[in-house]
Amino acid sequence: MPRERTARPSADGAPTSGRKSARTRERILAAAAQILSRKGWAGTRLVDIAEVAAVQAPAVYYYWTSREDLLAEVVVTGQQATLEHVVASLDALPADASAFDRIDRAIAAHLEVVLRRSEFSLAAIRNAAQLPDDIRERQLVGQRAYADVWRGLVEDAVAAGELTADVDARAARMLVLGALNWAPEWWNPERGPLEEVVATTQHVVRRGLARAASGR
Amino acid sequence: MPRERTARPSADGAPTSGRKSARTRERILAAAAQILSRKGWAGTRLVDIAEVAAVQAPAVYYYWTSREDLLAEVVVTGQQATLEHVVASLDALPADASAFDRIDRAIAAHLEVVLRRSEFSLAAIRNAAQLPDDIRERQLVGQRAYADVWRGLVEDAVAAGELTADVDARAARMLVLGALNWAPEWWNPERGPLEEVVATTQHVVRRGLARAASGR
DNA sequence: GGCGTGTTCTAATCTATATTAGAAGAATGA
DNA sequence: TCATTCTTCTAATATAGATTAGAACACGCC
Repeated sequence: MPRERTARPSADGAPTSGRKSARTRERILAAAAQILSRKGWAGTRLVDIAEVAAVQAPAVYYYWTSREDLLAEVVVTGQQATLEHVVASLDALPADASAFDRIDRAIAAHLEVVLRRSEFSLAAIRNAAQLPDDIRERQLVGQRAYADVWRGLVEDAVAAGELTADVDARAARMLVLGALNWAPEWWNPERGPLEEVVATTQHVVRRGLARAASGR
Repeated sequence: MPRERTARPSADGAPTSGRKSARTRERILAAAAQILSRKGWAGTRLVDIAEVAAVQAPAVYYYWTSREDLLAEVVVTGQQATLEHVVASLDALPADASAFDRIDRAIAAHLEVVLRRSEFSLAAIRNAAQLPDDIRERQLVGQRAYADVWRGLVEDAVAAGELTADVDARAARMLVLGALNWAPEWWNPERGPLEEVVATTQHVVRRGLARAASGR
């Protein structure tokens, strides 16, 4: 059995050796994300993951206790990556940033994760509705935490009087998140730089939600 | 084997008998849509479909030649339903409707299908990325046809000078479609009437895309 | 009130895939 | 260079689930 607990690829140095091992683990995890995002929860076969990761299927069991465990980790990772990146981006903003500047930042951060590290977040997004009940449960917790961040953003905008008063805040928030989450279905780096989509999205959202004259 | 070809539940009367049979077929198809939308392509088991449809699994083979055939029909049906409903809605509009009125209408129609007949369209939307290659192929054709409708709507708006000039038309279109397709993930009839979401969405999209002052 | 056709069922079959067992291969420290 | 521990493999095993075969049931028609 591997010694690391929920070991991330991060700096956190485990006491003993195990470098190559850690890399294999990451390789398998990434492969799982890739397959999961394309084939769905039930369609993700260990053999396919193994092939991409260049190992044999049973190698998986050295790192995870079951296929379900592995896939669950992919989903959780994808979810956390989004939350963490968005929160970090917001924290990096000057304290006096306007509510809409914060929303712009969140849009950019969300798109960055979802379109760049797309394998993990795609896996999380596309499979959210198909998770087995117990995993879905855990997933919902993370989802709620993330929803709270956005709820906060929108509430602040309302409080600051920057958001148009005549739309339901929840609906507005979900429409925006929908547009963001859908981006991986059509965006493709070859079509143009990420910055362009980000700018367009910010632009459209800002005009869509902002109180009257607030163009750019 | 059943006598009807691609028989729809519509008025079209098949020559001979077969009423009860047709109803069973519909029941199975609907059950398949329900399961498919929740469990994903690979996770959709014949036994589950059968249970919902109150038949035994092998009954499916009386109407379809394989599980894949059945599921493919669900996806195609879901897709067509959307296209047809939207096109019909647009056609019902007076010829002198403004480009944005047409977009409003399309938004409403899309949401109506996706949120009311949600089982089929959900199945189509959620599984689009997970279809086996051959089916995916067929799916893409339908998807392109639908994309064309929206492309037309947006182009008209641009031509009419109603749409803001400073955003990429494709991106704008896809952001809107994303917001629409995501609606089933959060909307729920108990939270409020469909008309409300429709109105909110129209409002936000209109402001998001319309050239400067075009509120309502 | 029995015959043929249409519909559904029960009881196999057959295959794909997760999982386990246990051997073989590296890496590491003495 | 050997012994130990970590990592991965090959070869079973076990099961779930699609599909097929063929029997039963229902129904309309004579």
